[in-house]
Amino acid sequence: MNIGQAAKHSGIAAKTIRYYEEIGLIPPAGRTASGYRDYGEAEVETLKFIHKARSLGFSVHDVGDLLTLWRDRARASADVRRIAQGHVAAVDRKIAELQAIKQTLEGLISRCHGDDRPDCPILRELAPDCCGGTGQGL
Amino acid sequence: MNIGQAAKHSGIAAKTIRYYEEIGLIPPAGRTASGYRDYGEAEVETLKFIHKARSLGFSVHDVGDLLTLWRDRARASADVRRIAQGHVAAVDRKIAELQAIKQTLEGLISRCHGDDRPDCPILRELAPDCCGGTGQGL
DNA sequence: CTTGACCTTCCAGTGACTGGAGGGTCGAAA
DNA sequence: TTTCGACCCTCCAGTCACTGGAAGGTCAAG
Repeated sequence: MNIGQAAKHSGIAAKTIRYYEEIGLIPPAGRTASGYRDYGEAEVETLKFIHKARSLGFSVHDVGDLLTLWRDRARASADVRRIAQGHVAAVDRKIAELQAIKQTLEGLISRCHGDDRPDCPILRELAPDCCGGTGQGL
Repeated sequence: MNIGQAAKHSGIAAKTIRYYEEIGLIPPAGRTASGYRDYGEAEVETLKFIHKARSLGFSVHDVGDLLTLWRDRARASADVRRIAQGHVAAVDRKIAELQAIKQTLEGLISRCHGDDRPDCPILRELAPDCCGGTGQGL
């Protein structure tokens, strides 16, 4: 099967598959006589694995580690768990950061009348001499 | 004041200030006889504004728009509000996405014993032939 | 034989910086 | 006066994970 078919079956764009090969996430694909990349079922399974892991937000680096573990019949589930936990911790930090931003902004927006007058609490909050000036609003 | 001082007062790294000048977010700084960038109070105020806006997660592009509005005494607060609301909407989408990821992963992690045995629900979820194989777990 | 959809490689750009090399400038101490 | 360290300058490359596009080769149908 050529790269377009592999892309369709795996959910990863052909361009991205080439990129994954280039960075070594997947081994170089076999080639047909005319130089086209050629994929079998096993390669597509790997690609699907990668697609699912990426959709859960794992970095490409982590996906590489996960793939190694997946292929290793003698793996320790503790290693997989550790990677997943590290990722959840990062996701948690990001969520907290975004929620703080959201709260601040929603407070500001609710106090902005949003008409054609120039006065605006959002701009006042951003302005250096508005709110104590320490810049530690977050 | 030179770029190091401006960096200290504004909270933006000297390297980043040069970058902002390069991309046109701020106008080119004045120079001393020896070619050093020279900043006054007004420039540092602008830098502080940028720092606060960036810490609220606004893109550099949005910060440019916000800066224009800030400097425009005839602005309409509706324009500022629109930018902030667009940003909150994006933040909301991101939070929802991260929370879905977090939930999925926490469920998987709680079912992974995390010892030296190879069996692992996390890997089973990622594996193509595990859970219906549609890849629509998210 | 032509057409159009595919494939190939290589280069450049995204966003928002960050690191580093190689070299010039400044102020103070010896 | 020289020297030293801390600053400043520019330019280039790298980060992360792709994505777009140009220039050209291949394939199958009509």
